[in-house]
Amino acid sequence: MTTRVRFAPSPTGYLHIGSARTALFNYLYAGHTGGKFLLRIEDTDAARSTDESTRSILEGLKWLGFAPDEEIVFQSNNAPKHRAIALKLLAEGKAYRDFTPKETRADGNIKQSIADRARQNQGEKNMRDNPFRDLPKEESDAKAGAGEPFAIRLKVPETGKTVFEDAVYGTQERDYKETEDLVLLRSDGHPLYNLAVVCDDIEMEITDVIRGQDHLTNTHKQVLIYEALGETAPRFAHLPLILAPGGKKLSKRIHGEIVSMTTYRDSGFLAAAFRNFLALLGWSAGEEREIYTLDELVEKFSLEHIHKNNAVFNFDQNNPKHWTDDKAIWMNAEYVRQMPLVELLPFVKAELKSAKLWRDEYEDEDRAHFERTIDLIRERFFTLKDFSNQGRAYFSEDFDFDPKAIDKNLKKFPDLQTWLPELADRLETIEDFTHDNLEAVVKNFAEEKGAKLGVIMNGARALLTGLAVGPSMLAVFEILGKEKSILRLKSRIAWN
RNA sequence: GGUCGGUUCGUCUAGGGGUCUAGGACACCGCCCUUUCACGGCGGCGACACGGGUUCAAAUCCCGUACCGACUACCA
Repeated sequence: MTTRVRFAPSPTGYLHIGSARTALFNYLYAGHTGGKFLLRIEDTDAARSTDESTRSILEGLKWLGFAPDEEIVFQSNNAPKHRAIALKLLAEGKAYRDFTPKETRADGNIKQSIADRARQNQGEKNMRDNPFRDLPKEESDAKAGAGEPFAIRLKVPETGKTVFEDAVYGTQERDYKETEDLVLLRSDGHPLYNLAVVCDDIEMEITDVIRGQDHLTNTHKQVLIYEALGETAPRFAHLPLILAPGGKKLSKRIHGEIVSMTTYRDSGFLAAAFRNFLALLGWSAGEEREIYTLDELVEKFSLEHIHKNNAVFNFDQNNPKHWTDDKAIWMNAEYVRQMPLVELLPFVKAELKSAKLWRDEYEDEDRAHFERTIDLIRERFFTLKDFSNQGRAYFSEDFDFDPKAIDKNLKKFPDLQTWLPELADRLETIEDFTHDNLEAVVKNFAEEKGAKLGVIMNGARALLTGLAVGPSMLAVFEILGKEKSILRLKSRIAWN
């Protein structure tokens, strides 16, 4: 039997980093087993679901490169089927109508109020004490017929336990008495999560459910539904959670954009790098290696190597240098610096275009030079954004000067104000504007002036690139070319 | 409160009774290279939550404690 897995986000926000990792693991598992990767949007909660979220999630998945193998399923479209199934369970006596009026909750902190109520139910709370659970069929029908609103609850058996084998957490058991008679259908006729998931997973013929560990207890409820339906449950694999520093929950409200996939796309991350990073959060191939291509991940992936403990996504909101996980940044830098140039080029092009720095000759008559430029400057870059920020001087005359570079490399040596334009005149004499010739001229010049070579080089760097750091200065001269080098050395703009 | 999970350097992790004076990566620090540097090279700092067992031997197995987390909705 071929495996069929699904990624099933609820569209109540953008694609969260934890969801992205869940999607990745499903994708890898499908690939590894030669199965299908499906996508289902769980939009049964009409009040919280938005099209905007759906778009954002789809965008995030697209960026990561996880295209579903079959058409996307929108769970809300299946509501009539879910309702029919709930009614069938009711008819079979496996569910019952609950006429208890719906509890109204303050929207505030729902979680808190639920926990508080649960705490109040100290000791032995009987999950089967609902007065409508054993209401005679006639009475129930009569009340319903009279138009009294009701929810449909699953009639969980009095004794026994749910058992399932989790591929990550092992055998899971739970006594029936710990599980309430869960609501299948709301009094307004809307099917609820657990029912919808089970019905859809059956219909989509899902063989393996790979999802976050926060669903571990839900799984017992779902197993109960499978049993009531007389269906075999799929295999389950629950994933450890991704937490914020300090082991707290990673949330949109508290942590903001950092949890959203689009943030990384918009910050100049390469999807390949981010995927690689995500793969190593909660899983490892059991070897001392960090960089894997997608194909390698697919080949090596296995449920057995998934961890049980939650991982912390490390970042410091108060420190721009560590705005997101250091390892993610490092991973991205590795990709920027090491991926084959041809593969990187399209991304650089897009970045330069969006910064209005792109010129068509870069992939035409100026192509070779453009590629050499990218290859040179990427050595010290971390993200795609660096090409348009720090790399700006390589593509435009309109670039900023870092005040630190000006102070440290220019203003500290007033002589440079006359020397650098003079140096420009010397460069003028070089026929073949390449490394060795440049070196000879610059060295000569420095000697003549009795200046340290470093002073000349650093001053030139500040003037030519606006920065105090960068590749070897001779390489910079060479890549910028004679004309620009001279022009910039003579420019007074940086001094003012 | 209850149920269920988890606990190896700051973070991601290797390890699954002897090869562990616990390995790698990121971060941090130092040195070298570079007459710049955020590249590179070398090195340093740094962990088995605690307490009991079991065993000739425990990071690894068992029990307890602590801490953390998830769930406990007519949310998903």
